[in-house]
Amino acid sequence: MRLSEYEKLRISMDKPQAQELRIMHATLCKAIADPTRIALLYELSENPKHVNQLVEALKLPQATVSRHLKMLRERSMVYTRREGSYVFYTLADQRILDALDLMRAVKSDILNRHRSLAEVTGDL
Amino acid sequence: MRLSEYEKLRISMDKPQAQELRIMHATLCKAIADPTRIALLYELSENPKHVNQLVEALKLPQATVSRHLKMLRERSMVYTRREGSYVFYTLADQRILDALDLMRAVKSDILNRHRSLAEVTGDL
DNA sequence: TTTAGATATGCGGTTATCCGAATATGAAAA
DNA sequence: TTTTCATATTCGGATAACCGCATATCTAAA
Repeated sequence: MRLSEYEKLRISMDKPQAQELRIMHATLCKAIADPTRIALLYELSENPKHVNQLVEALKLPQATVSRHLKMLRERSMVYTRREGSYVFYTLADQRILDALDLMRAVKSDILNRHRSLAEVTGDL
Repeated sequence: MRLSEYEKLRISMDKPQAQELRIMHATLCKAIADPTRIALLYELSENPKHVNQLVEALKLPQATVSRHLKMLRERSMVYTRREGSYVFYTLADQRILDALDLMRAVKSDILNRHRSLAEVTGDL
């Protein structure tokens, strides 16, 4: 065994934390794992918008948009500011968009790879 | 109306595609939205590993690991190579890890923000 | 061909996610 | 205060995600 007692203790104390952190990590990722929320986040990347603007942009029922926004809000990925009777939503962190862009690029590459594979095997 | 007929046609043809692309985008994001798969991907970031190595690293039932690996494989996020009776899994795209790191950084910032907020309001 | 080790899958049950429809809340205007 | 517009929430049902357990498949060695 190569771990000191101190290190073992530290690890055993960190393990549950590490697990919890991974759950939080996954919780944030879940927030970007839905087509509607992806669309919402890209809408907000341009500038803050209020709910009706988002409803019009996405052409989805207001309740649906509102529920998805709530989920993003609960995770602190967007924040809100009231102006008159409108509630404006703002993207809290640009890196969320960066992560989405990365995954989108990965997706494009996978699609292209599959397409050229289909060409070769004659599946087109 | 400012769109030419050609542009309108292009858009109407692209719309369903755009929706489909967003679904694929979300499908890839779903793959990183689970604590177990996050752990798997970080394990594979170091170097390719076979299933038993992953089972030992994560201390989870082999069936569980295998099923999560299947999901990543079906989405082309990892690929496999057989060596004797072992199947080695390799991370297909480093950007998947980059995206995970971004989301992890966002998560840390959110946690810290909440912690310092708790200090101020005396919730610690 | 039989055995053993490594990996994958099928089945059943539990929990989580998502949505539509209706309704509640909250601010502003009448 | 009543009405109106914007936004949030609740309820119920459908679907999907996840897991444990058992078992199937595949490879290599005996």
